[in-house]
Amino acid sequence: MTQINAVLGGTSAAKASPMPAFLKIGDCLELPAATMTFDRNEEIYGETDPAEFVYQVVRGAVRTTRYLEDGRRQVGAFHLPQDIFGFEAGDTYRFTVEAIVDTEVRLVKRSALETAISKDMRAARALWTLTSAHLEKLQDQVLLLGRKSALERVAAFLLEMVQRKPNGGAVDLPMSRNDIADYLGLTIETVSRTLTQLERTKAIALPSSRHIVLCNRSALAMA
Amino acid sequence: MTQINAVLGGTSAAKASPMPAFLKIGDCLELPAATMTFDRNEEIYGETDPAEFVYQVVRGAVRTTRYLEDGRRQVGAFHLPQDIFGFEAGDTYRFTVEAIVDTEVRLVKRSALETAISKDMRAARALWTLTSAHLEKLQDQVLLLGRKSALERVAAFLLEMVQRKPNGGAVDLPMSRNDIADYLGLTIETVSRTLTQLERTKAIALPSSRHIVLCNRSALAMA
DNA sequence: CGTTGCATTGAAATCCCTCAAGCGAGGTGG
DNA sequence: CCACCTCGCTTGAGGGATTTCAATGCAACG
Repeated sequence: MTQINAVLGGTSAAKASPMPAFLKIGDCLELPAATMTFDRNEEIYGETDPAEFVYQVVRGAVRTTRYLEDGRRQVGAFHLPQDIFGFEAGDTYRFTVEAIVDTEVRLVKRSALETAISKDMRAARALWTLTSAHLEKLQDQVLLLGRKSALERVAAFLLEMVQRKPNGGAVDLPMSRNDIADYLGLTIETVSRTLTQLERTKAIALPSSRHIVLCNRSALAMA
Repeated sequence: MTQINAVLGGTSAAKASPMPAFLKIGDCLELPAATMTFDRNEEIYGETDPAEFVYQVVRGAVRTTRYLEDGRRQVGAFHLPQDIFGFEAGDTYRFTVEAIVDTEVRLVKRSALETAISKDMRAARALWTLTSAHLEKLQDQVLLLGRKSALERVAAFLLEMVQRKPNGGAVDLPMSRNDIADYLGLTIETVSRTLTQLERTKAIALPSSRHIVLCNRSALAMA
């Protein structure tokens, strides 16, 4: 199941990668990090766990989610390789984070990060920039959820994905329709219908459900 | 119209308040600040203006908004006395900010803030905490916009307002139904109808449209 | 080759929006 | 001081986008 690869202690890794791992933020903060792997749908941490570690995706993808008492779910973000998550102001996490596919992450103790930023102004700056970037993304998400139609939401999602993982005009989605729906504030059926609609209008092609080719990107941008 | 009260230069103020103003963040960052006043609905800065100043509300209230090309509007936040706004990671603002009522703000040059945080670790920390607080609020807003019903949104809004400006179980709203609607991702009519519905169920009382008494707060909390 | 999980499609229902009218408080001018 | 206007808010009727419920399709897997 979960596999720990403790690089911090210097003990030899179980896996073939002998090089010690580092978690890098910006270009001025680099900390020795442990490595862990998670299976598809495995929880990395829970919504109210003590916020003890800060993570970076190495391989795979994760979703951050919040639940309402009745089970309604909102996906706050998807994190892809290089992305940092789990850096909190308070003492506990505010999201549940799960692996979308088999995922490898690096993690450092939050206290190590705190120490680093208290010593290095530039590191502190880098972390603030990181938080601001998250903030700006959420601001976009608020506009999307508050005022955009299903069609606009799905189109924006596809454009976001292709921008984050450029793949020659195509997207390989790691996440399910359910994840997309809960990210966009829609239902799985609406996401599916909207995608077929975009296919009918030749804005995209759907060779398979998780592989999407963006044929007409300006049509998507116009919503 | 707009009245500037430049305290920075030491010139005597036009208004009756002779004391120099300071912009305070947390309890370790305090900068000499200029004072400005804005009329109701007057713009404080625009969405793409260079982000030259950081503001703090002294009196009144402001809204931060973003517009879609076709005029759809999303209110990102309401800022009340003490709140800081306009602190950006990039070079330009990302929101239009307008006074909701006649409003007094203090402002400091962004560069002054940058200097302060580069000298004082604790100030840098305070600013990161501030950004994180904004982030957490937006995360709540994303859940609200993505997954909550109109009734839940309006109830959450009322609870947020009473929590931010405790007034013995009552709220005096500075903003219009339009502002509320654009904050909650609804229409003005839905906000109005939802409020009357809450009034019918005795959760609130509406002595006047801007003055709301919260009669049954647990009913609101349950949505 | 059946099972299982995810995705698509259809039909009906619902919640919220749109359009339109009415209401009430506040301000202005006669 | 009252008529009138304006602006914001409320209310109603109808419509539409999205959800809900239900069935089918499809690919992976044992």
